[in-house]
This record gives sequence, structure tokens and C-alpha cells, in this order.
Amino acid sequence: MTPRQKTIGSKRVTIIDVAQRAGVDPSVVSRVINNDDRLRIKADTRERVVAAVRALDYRPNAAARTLRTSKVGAIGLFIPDFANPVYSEIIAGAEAAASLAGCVVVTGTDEVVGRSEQTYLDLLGSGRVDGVLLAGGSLKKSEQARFEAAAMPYLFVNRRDRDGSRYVVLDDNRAAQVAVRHLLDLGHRSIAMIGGPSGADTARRRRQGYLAAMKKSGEGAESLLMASADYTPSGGFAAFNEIAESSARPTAVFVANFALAIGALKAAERRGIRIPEDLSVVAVHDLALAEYLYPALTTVQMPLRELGARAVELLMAHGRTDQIQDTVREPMRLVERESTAAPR
Amino acid sequence: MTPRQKTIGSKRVTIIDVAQRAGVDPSVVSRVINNDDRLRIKADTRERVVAAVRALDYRPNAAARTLRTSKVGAIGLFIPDFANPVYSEIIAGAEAAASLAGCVVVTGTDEVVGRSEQTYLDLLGSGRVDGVLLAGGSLKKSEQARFEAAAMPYLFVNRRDRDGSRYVVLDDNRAAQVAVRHLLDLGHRSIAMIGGPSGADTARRRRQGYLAAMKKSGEGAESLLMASADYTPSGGFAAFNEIAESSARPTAVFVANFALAIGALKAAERRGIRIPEDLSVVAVHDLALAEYLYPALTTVQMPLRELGARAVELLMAHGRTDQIQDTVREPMRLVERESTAAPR
DNA sequence: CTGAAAGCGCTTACAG
DNA sequence: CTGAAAGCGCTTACAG
Repeated sequence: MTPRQKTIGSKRVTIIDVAQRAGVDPSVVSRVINNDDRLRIKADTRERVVAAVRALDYRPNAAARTLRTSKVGAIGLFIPDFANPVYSEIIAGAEAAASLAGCVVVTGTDEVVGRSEQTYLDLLGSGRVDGVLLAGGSLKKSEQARFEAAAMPYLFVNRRDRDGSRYVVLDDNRAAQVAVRHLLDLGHRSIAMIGGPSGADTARRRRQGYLAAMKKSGEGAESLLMASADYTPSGGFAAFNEIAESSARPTAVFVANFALAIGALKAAERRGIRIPEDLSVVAVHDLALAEYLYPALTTVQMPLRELGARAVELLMAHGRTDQIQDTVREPMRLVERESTAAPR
Repeated sequence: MTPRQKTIGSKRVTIIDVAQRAGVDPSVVSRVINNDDRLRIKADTRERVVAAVRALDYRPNAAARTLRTSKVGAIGLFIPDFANPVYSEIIAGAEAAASLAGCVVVTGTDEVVGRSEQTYLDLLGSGRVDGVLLAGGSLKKSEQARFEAAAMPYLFVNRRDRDGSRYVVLDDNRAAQVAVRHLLDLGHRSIAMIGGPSGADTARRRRQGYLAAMKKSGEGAESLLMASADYTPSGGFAAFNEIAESSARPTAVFVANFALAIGALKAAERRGIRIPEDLSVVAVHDLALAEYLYPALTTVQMPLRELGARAVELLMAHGRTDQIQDTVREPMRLVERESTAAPR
């Protein structure tokens, strides 16, 4: 009659319970569960073990297993903002891949890191994850140093790190070229670009793609027009106004990011610029919302889910000191909607 | 020269290392770290311990601590979809509250649950979390039964469970009344509603709020017009068309959810119905995107972050068998933008 | 083919 | 005021 006595049928089943029911040693149960191939065991003994596991609904205690093996079975994923649908896709891909490997994803925002004294990094540093995925740009250099010092495997996602030794990115250059080529094919010659912040690695590569496509088209540098802003609607709003007020009068705009495009479309509407009649707009990232914007937005679809999945796979497959440099290229395609048309 | 010898300065610091450096027993280190108030200790001994912890950058191993105490310091959060910005807000609030309590949030989607044979529930059932928050509606009854059977504390968020014993919700009824009152104050009398799916608890309460506000206004039942759909843009698109094609000719529509409103605005644009000139629209949930829709959407702001935070607090504060029935009411306010105006 | 034993890194009642 | 010991639930090299 101890006060904390467990209810009969309670789920606090341990490997000992399973072993007793099967009439074997706990070590045998462990080896059966973990598919130890060095284990020679009679078929009916194995069956008794399996039956006992099932009958008791036994699941190994994660803490005990982790303590013994130093493997957690969890991966940390840092993003700047849960509200950004680009990251939603990456998370979904990461979760799917982790789940297939029997792993769990622990997602956290940089925002939280700044907010509490005992930071997320401390929580993770206590051995709660096997490694971390760093998606997005606001991680401080000191924090990267701490991952190194703590021997914590990490991988930059959709962004290259300072020394460029551990990252997986998308083919941003090609995405920009696909978008600009679409505008060129429609007959546009004067094509402006709204790009991301100068610090963002993706912004730089999309800019290179824009320049390469324009160069191939034979347009001179004088027809180039670029504005840049943070990857936010308000940034896109301001950048669009900058372009609209220039003397260049482009007939099309390539927008390097979905959030920027949301702001750009709003700015166009405010100024009475009709899209696509007065100006064509194409943006990078095909999110569900694209179809519901005004007008429905032509986009380049990027493999965001695949990026998230690949990131998990790479992190799990490589040692802590290995170089990881990978680019996810497929699938990428143009999704034509109503924001692009031939120039008038 | 063992092959796995740790690098000098490596972070695999244990409580033993700290104890040796401070010249005390490991148990003393433990008690200092955990602020054991039954501990009488000389000030300078304590200082030696604290100094050693800092010097070695010691962080207790989470697995060992969990194994010993049966406390994980992690909470699971299930949502239907990362792309839904309503859940982004809830997640942000939950993370902030958990972080303050030194806890971690493990976020997962129902989608993943269905996809792999070793489900998320199994992963969590192995003792990876202290409890789970169930936000959104697609959890199967059998899964709820498993939480009960596994003695896993759970809490429904933004939705009441079958027996209504463990939940925290928003004041959906009042949100609907605030929205409808705004329309009434503008002079509208024929006000339609686009509601959520019949299975959704929030949908039912917003509908009650709509009916209550209309009744107070003195309008008879004949002026009521309702359509309902899943909480998605495509649902809102279809429901809007249904209302537009009815003979009732309302001058305003109350839309019960942000995603529905996105589709409703698109449908209006397709039909050439001008908002707010021909029809006013107000929706529940004030998300960043509202300002960038066409036209900028008038909304009722709901305390989503507060809901996420409260959910974490309630789950941590209550026992597994306690009743938890709570409503987060503040802050709630009308955010007027461009989609509502007086009827013409 | 299967079992006994050690140990992962903590915490906590108990001893002194 | 501080230390010694047991034990949480596993896994794995070793023994037989």
C-alpha cells in the first residue's frame, strides 16, 4: 500500500517486466528489440519476447537508452520565425525525414533564444539533441562557436556558414534564371529586381542569377534596376515604391522572395499600377497563398520540403567534423498565374 | 591512448569533474545546482562549487536527470499544419512560456503521425515529453485513449475534448459578437456568416456569438444567412459564392476564420463584388497578412500567443487527472482596416 | 544459444 | 555542514 503504487495495467512497463513474462534475461529482450545481428536465438524464444513486448505494449525508456548509448534520437531545428511559410515547408520536410529514422524534431526560434536567460542553446547543450539544423540568418557568431566548442554537430540550411564547410542550400541562381527567362520569353526587356538583404546568402545568389539571365539576353547593364530590402512584406512595399519612382520604367519585376512579393503587390495596388497590364511580377517560392493574392502570383516553385528532409539526412549521415556542401536542385518549376503577361 | 579519448577542453563535463575541481562530493554539487533549500552549506564551499560549474561550463546531462527524476522538461505540441499562421502564434506563445520554465517544446504534426509506422505518439510514449498539447482537431479518438492509457498528461488547446474535462479555449463567442457589433454599428442589418466546419468546436461557438449578436440587434431569423466550410481559403471561396448567389443580398459578411477570409476576398474579386462598397467583410484573427490582403482586412484580434503560453502553464501546473477548463479572454480587440464601411 | 555484470550521469534519503 | 550509497532503465562486451 505504498502511496505511489502504480495502477494495475499502468504503462510503466520496463524491460524487466518483458523479460519476466518471456522467461528470458533482460539483455536478450534488448538484443531482440534492437535487431542485434550478432544474436543467435531460437525462433520460439524470439517469438516469446516479441509476444511479451506486444502484450505489455512495451516501449523502451528514451532517457535510459540515451544515457547508455549517448544517442538521443532528436534533432534541433532553429528558425527565425514560425509565421514565415517558407520555414513551414522546411519543417514539414524535416519532420517527415526524421520520423522515418525514428527521430523527433525539436523546433525553436531565435526569438526565444534572446528572451530567456537560460537559452535554448543551453537546453540543447544539456544533451537533448544529437545535432542542430540552423535555418535562417540571425544566429550570432558566438553561438556558432559554442556549437563547435560543445562538439555539437550542426548544419546550416538554406544558407552558407562563414567558413562554408557545413551547409545545404537550394539552387537559388537557377531559380532566378527561370523567373527572368519567363519574363524574357514573354517579350520583356526592361526587367527590374527586388532583392533580399545584402547579408543574406540566398539574396546574393538570386541576384547573380538575375544578372546572368539578363546578360545572356543581351541587355546592357543600363537596363538593370535593382532595389533590395528585408524578406518582409513591408520591405517589398518600400522596394516596389523605389522602383516605381525611378525613371527606368521597367515592364516587369523579378521579386526574390514571397514575402517581398506580398508587399510589392500591395504597393502596386496603392499606386494604381495594374498587374500584369502595366507591369509583370514573378517571385521565388510557390506557397499555397500565391493563388489567393491579388492578382494570383506567378512563382518559381522551390524544393523546400526536400531541403528540410535532405538536411536531416545529411546531419544524421555525417560525422561532426565532416564537410557537408550540398545543393538540392529538384523539383523546380515555373508556376504561371495571373501576374505575368506580355508587355503592351 | 584509447581511440575515443576526448579532446582536452571537450565539453563532456560531468558532475564528477565539477565535484573534483571544487573539492566536494558530487551530491553537494547536485544540491547547489538544484537550489535544494534543505541544504546547509558554508558560503565559501558554495562559491567554490559555483566557480567550478562556471569554469567548466558544466550543464547537467538531461538524460541522466530524467532517468533519475522521471521529469523530462519537455512538452509535446501537436498541430495539424505548420503553414497555418494561427498555429504559428500559438507555438510562439508556448515556446516563450516553456522557455521561462526551462522547458523545451517538441512540435509535431498529425500529418507525420499518419505517415510513418512508428508514429510520433510512439516516440513520445517512450518518455520524451512530460505531457502533450493537442491543438487542432484531427486527433483520433483512439489516440486520446492511448494518452489516457499511457498516463500521459494532455490538454486540448483551442478546442474542447469529448468529455470536456481538459481544455483551454478562447472566447470565441465574444469575438463573433465584437465583429457583428462592429457591422451593426456601421448600420448593417442584413449580415451573413461564413462559418467553420460543423465538427469544429470554435466554429460552433462563433456561430452562437453571431446568433446572439443578431438577436440582440432585433433582426428576425429571416435575415440570417449562413454558409460553412473547412477553415481553408478554398472553403471560404466556395462559401462566399454560395452566399453571393443566394437571394438574401446581405450588405455584410462575418467570416469566422482568417483562412476562410482569404478565399472569400478572392471570390469577391472574381465576381466583381467591390469590398467594402458593395459588401463589408470582417474576420476573426488578426494576423500580419491582414494588412496586405486586397482590400486590407478588418479583423478581431484574438490572444493566440497568450493561449499558447497559458496552455503550457496549465499543463505544467496540474496533475494528470485534474480537470482543466479555462478560457483566455484578453486581449481581444477590433482592428479596423479597409474591408468594412457603412452600407450604401 | 542465453545470462550476469558493469556502468552511462545524475538525485536523494540517510548517515554522521 | 558534507559524504557514501543506491538506483533510475537501459545496452553491450564478456562468459559459458
